[in-house]
Amino acid sequence: MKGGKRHATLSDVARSADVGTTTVSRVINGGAKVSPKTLARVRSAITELGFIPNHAARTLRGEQTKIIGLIVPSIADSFFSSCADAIQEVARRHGTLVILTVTNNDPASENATISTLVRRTDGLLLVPTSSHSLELRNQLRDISIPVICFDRPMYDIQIPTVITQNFEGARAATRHLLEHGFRRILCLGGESELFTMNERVRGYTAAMKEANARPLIDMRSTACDYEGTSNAIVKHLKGAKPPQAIFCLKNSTTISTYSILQKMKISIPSQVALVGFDDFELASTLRPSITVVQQPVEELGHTAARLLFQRLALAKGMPINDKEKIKPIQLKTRLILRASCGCREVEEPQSISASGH
Amino acid sequence: MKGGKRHATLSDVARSADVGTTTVSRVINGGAKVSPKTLARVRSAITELGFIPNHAARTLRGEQTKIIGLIVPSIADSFFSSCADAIQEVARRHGTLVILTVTNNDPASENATISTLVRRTDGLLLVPTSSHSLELRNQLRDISIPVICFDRPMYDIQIPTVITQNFEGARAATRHLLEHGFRRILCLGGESELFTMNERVRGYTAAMKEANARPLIDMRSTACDYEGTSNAIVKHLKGAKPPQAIFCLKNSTTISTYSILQKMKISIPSQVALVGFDDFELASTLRPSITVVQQPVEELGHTAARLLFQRLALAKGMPINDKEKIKPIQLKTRLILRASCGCREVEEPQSISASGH
DNA sequence: TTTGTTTCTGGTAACGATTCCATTTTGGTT
DNA sequence: AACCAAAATGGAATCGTTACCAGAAACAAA
Repeated sequence: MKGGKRHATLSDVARSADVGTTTVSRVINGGAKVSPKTLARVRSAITELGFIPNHAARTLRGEQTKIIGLIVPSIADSFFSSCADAIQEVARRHGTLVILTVTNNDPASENATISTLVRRTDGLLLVPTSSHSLELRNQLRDISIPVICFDRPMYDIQIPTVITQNFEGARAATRHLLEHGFRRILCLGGESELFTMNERVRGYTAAMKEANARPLIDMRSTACDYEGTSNAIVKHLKGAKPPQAIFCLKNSTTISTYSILQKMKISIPSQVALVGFDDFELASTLRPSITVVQQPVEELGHTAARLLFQRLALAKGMPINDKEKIKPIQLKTRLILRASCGCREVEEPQSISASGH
Repeated sequence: MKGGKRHATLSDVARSADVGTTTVSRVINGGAKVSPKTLARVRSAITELGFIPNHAARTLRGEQTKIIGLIVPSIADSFFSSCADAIQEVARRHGTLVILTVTNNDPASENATISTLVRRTDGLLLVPTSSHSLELRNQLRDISIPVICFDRPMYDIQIPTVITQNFEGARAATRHLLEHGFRRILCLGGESELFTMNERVRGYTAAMKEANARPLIDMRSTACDYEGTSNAIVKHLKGAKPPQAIFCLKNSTTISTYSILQKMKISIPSQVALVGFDDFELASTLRPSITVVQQPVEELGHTAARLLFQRLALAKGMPINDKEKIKPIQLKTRLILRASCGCREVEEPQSISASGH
């Protein structure tokens, strides 16, 4: 009998328990006083009829939707899917659902998504496609629900934001390579229009300048795929003064670079050392293992979500005080030392007989 | 002026255009006849007031919510996040939003999630935690909205389902190893309570029996993590007749196994060959590259979503005819031959000078 | 002009929960 | 028994939309 009987309504319960709808509402939402006798009667009527409040009706009355919107560039990307996981968990603890949308870094799609979501959610968690976009800024300014930005900030607008220390992470990674004695370090990959990439480049450059080494940056926003990376590497390695180390600005570049160097039979780290930004599952499994800057992905998601729910709780009472300067929360990154930077010996695998116990 | 002015309502528009609410509604939803004159007047009033229909009110009136629910075991898992990506894309094309929920393979969480979602979405895309659960089956039977299962089916209940050819894929992989001359093939990893894993074991076993080889299966549902896998491999390799090849039932087992064999300095494939179920980004990058059974992930998501929207379109008109036997759609898997099975020479990387052009 | 069709249009009752406000009940005090 | 404050309860309006149904307007034919 699929889709047959309609759900019980609040007035069904009221009739069944012989009370007014007001009383039932009070029982459901707690708070107001209800005599123990009626309470019990209503409770049993509710369970008997299997009553579940209709959310649309509640929302219509001006209540919260108990839904938040999550807007990310991509969900297939493990960075964002891990964030989504953390966010979803926090939301569930708050009895709230998460609508997932992806923009593919397309501003038009982002704009449309935000418009749709504003009317249908209590708040938004957003990874902005562009930190500068005037259009996006205006859209966010006029928005009637709380918005939190994460991973990338928005300029010239006061929005609570959580990001990671891209600058510091990249600087630490570069410093580390410099400490190994490398002077010619190539900074490779990454879309030049993205905030995170620029911050990492800034960190790289800062470290190089500190050491009086000449920065060598090759960002190719159009072709930072495998092919583009391959061409870039070949070009640089064929030069008169080939790089002794490569600092990859993003995950996929790290993977491509690794794969390309292996194919070219260039030994890592003895011929070319390698450090990547952003950790990934196999970075420790590959031989040589890859040194990376690790971002606190779960914490990023948790913090952003917590911030949103904090605002949501506040919003119930008074309007938010937006006058106070909002400083982005910056989460610490961590340099994970493995073999590709030259820190560890290339791992000597243990033999089979030695491994038993 | 955050959250200041309230949104314009349909009756605001009606007043402004000096028509009845019914007419405005007709303009918005199209269909019925409206004279060109009034049409223009209403249209301009709509744009002028920036009117956007209130979704809660529509839903309350019994319209669709334009939201579907997606229930997966985990979103950090690249398999499911790729599915989610595909689903989200189809949904967007249908002007529908996707609520993402994760169960962590926990039946209680699944149960609660479904209950919540039923009242708030038009339909559900579900990866069931258990194919057998009587409780889940009953819950699904009483549900008032269309449900599609994917990746794992439900037994003894007619629900449209999309799965991949786990059996055939595993059999093909095993046959391939047998063709290489390996007789002692270990089938490793995977949770024994999951449908997909059992199907793969069935495929493996079928191939082994065909070839009169003795199946050797080691599923350890409690400990199929790195540690458990490591212990298992050591145990098997120390035996009198160590396996010549390993068929890994799932992604994470493949990765662990690969890493462990490398650590043990056991050469792949010359000492132990390796084939995994489910492809992953780095499988082709690792040296040796890993032969895997590839599942059509995007197609799985697309197909499931399309099936749901098909039902949704149908549901508008007549009740669904559930009498017809519903056969699960099975999507083809593909065996990707790489080096770890012994097919290719271990790749001779090209030298740097040879690579330019 | 009258009549009979179409074609448009608007009033109003739902949908299901919340909440103000008024009313009833309770219980404690003189 | 009489009174009053406090506690408990219910009626009915409200949120914004859709759809039934009836009524008005337009137009054609007689």
